Amino acid sequence: MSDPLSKRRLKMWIRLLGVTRAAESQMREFLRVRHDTTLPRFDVMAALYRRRDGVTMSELSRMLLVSNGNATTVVARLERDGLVLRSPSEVDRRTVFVALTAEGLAQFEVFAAQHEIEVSRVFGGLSEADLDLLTDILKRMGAK
Amino acid sequence: MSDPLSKRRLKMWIRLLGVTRAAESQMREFLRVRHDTTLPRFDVMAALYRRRDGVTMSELSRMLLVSNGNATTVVARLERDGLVLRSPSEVDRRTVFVALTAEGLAQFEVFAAQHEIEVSRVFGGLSEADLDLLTDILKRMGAK
DNA sequence: CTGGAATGCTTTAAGCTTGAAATTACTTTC
DNA sequence: GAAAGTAATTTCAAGCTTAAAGCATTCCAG
Repeated sequence: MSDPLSKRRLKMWIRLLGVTRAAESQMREFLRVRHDTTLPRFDVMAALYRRRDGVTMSELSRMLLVSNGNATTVVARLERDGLVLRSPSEVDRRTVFVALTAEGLAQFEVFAAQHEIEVSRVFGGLSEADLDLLTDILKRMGAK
Repeated sequence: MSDPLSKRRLKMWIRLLGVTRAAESQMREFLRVRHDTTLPRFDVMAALYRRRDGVTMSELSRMLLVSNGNATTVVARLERDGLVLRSPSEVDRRTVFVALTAEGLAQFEVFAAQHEIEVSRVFGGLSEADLDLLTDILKRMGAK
């Protein structure tokens, strides 16, 4: 029990969590200071940007790996601010579609460009070779 | 602008975030179901276990990369449950030391062993070579 | 058909998280 | 040795997050 390999996996996990949290912090700070928004809001808008025609609440929470109740509250605030719109399905009255409004779309396009620059800055230390290796490993980790 | 390398960094970041969040979810679930606790509580206890003689609140929040206000509330709840103890410094009455109680220590030792097994299970797909590569890259990412 | 299971979403209660403001205590500077 | 500055912590308001419970709707077996 407690073989060396499992110890190394544990150390790797602690390190992975640390690196990710640190980067996440920087992104939060960036979004707050430069765009007066938050990471969850950004995540929702990014998902809606990728699926321009709108998604259901369930799809959204699956895309973001958050609970459905969580999706509800973030979307509700975005809707209050006029950035997204919810509309009930005609076909199935349980489901609700969410999509960016024109204002939300315009705002996100500004965010997205700057966000990419910021990410590139935060991970500037990574060479192309690193990216290859890392992406490959992450792909295999994600494949459950 | 928006060169291919920065696009790849962005994709890597999204993937990294996804993998980390998914693993984090599994750990939360594990802690909740098997040990009736939460990740933040576990994190605090782990930090206090590493520094058995106690740490100040500021050190603690730096170790965990959380705000000091956050550390206060998590520690307050752990203290309420008798797992940690706060004691003001004799030397500098602003600072407060936190340490595990005997009960907290005993409880954490149980958690830790099972936690290692769970981490190893979640990251079971990683070979030793993967661990080498990943650890190396993460080290360089962390070195700011 | 019809009653029960499943689905989609929202609400709720509790806890987590943050940044900023407020407190209190120490330190420096004149 | 008082005033101004700095530091450690807590409090606060707002928002995030989750699991569980609740509602409404749809699906499906008999």
